[in-house]
Amino acid sequence: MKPKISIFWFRRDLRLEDNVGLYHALSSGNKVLPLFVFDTDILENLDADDARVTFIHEELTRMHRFLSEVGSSLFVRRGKVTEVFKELLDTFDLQEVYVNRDYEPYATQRDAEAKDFLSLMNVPLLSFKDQVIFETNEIVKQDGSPYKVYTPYSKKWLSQLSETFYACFTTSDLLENFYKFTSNLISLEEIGFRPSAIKVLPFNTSESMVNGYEGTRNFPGVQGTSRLSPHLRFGTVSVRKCVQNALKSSNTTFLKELIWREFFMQILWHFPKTVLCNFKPKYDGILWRNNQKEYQAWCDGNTGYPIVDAGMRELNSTGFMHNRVRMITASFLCKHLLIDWRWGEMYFAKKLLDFDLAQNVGNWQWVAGTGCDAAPYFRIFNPTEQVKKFDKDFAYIKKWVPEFQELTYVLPIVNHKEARERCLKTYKEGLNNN
DNA sequence: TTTTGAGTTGTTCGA
DNA sequence: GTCGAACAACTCAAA
Repeated sequence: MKPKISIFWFRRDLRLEDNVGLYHALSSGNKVLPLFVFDTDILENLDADDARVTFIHEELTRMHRFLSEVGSSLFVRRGKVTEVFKELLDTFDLQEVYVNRDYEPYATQRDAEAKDFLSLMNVPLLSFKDQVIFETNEIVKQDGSPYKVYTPYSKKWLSQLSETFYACFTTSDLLENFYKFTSNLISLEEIGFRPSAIKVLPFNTSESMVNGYEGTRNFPGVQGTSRLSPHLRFGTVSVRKCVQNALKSSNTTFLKELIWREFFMQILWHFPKTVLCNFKPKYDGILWRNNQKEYQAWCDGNTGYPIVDAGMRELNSTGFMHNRVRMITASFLCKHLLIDWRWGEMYFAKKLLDFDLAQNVGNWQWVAGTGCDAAPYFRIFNPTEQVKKFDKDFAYIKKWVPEFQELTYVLPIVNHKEARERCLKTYKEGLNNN
């Protein structure tokens, strides 16, 4: 007789507390097997020491230890999703599979295939909203179509927000409902990876952070931001708790950043083509220079502009970059070097611990001027002026570019004034080509 | 349907 | 040093 169970399938929601799908699984009446799949379709594109895989493995280890205290375990496999479900169907009398919805194009397709496969076996795949406060079609214009401009979107989002949308789903009194079994957690080596030295830092959503956020968030040399992004990416924090913390302050600047996250998520969901295409096709005519050597200098943090170099070096050595500096480095790549935003998007995707397709594509297109509600193309960040405004005492620059000396730093690979004029000319010509 | 107002994060120039 | 305008017109959202 096969054991009768349901499954909760973890993906980007690596926590046991305030997890909507898990809450419903544990409340369903069946014993719940917690599952994680190292999806080989995703792994095959990553380096063997990818820091995000290390982080996922560490978080799984943490959950596994916690579950063993209640007599359960995490069931972890490496492979293709349908193959793993085949194994599970052979072993168990599967009742239901619970997941939290994932909105990226790859995930949507993967889940549709899993749902089809499971339904052939008469096993329903039940999905829940967990990753966001409002998803896909919950914040739309009066005619039902999606917003393409942030401000009206954020107003609607705020007007619809009420406690029911950020109430927590407590699982602490349901832990007895995990299926009891013991297993050893698969090691990082067994999935073909090795540990990275790069670590995700803890987040800070304290009241003082939220209150001070507006005043300090733009200074990369100051610890003025929450460092939430990788945790929101992998679900090691719940967005409902983040919103609760944000609402402790009367200042909504921090909350608005959480709304930006959902804005770009719904943009990607409605316009998945924008992963590869300009959101505004009138920019398709831009003749990017795409100089390989300059691209490499940008990647390595050797552009001769200290704030750009500091940012890229922070990214390369920590998997993180301060948001102000993300704008400066991205603007420099697209506008000073005239390198296609997709090249930069790809590089950030490889390096960022908090890489999220919707955010990365949305923000790169914003900087490049090709996106919805984007910065106007003639807005070209001046890397020297930005230092004067946001890193006046060179605290950030000196941290990441220790050899920096104000008067003797290596020569810039492009002259700002010339690059600026070249950019305006190229964009104008590109617009006329369309 | 037409009209109106507004639009994340900036820089430069010239008065 | 400070301030407002120009950058370039355009698209979006809502009345």
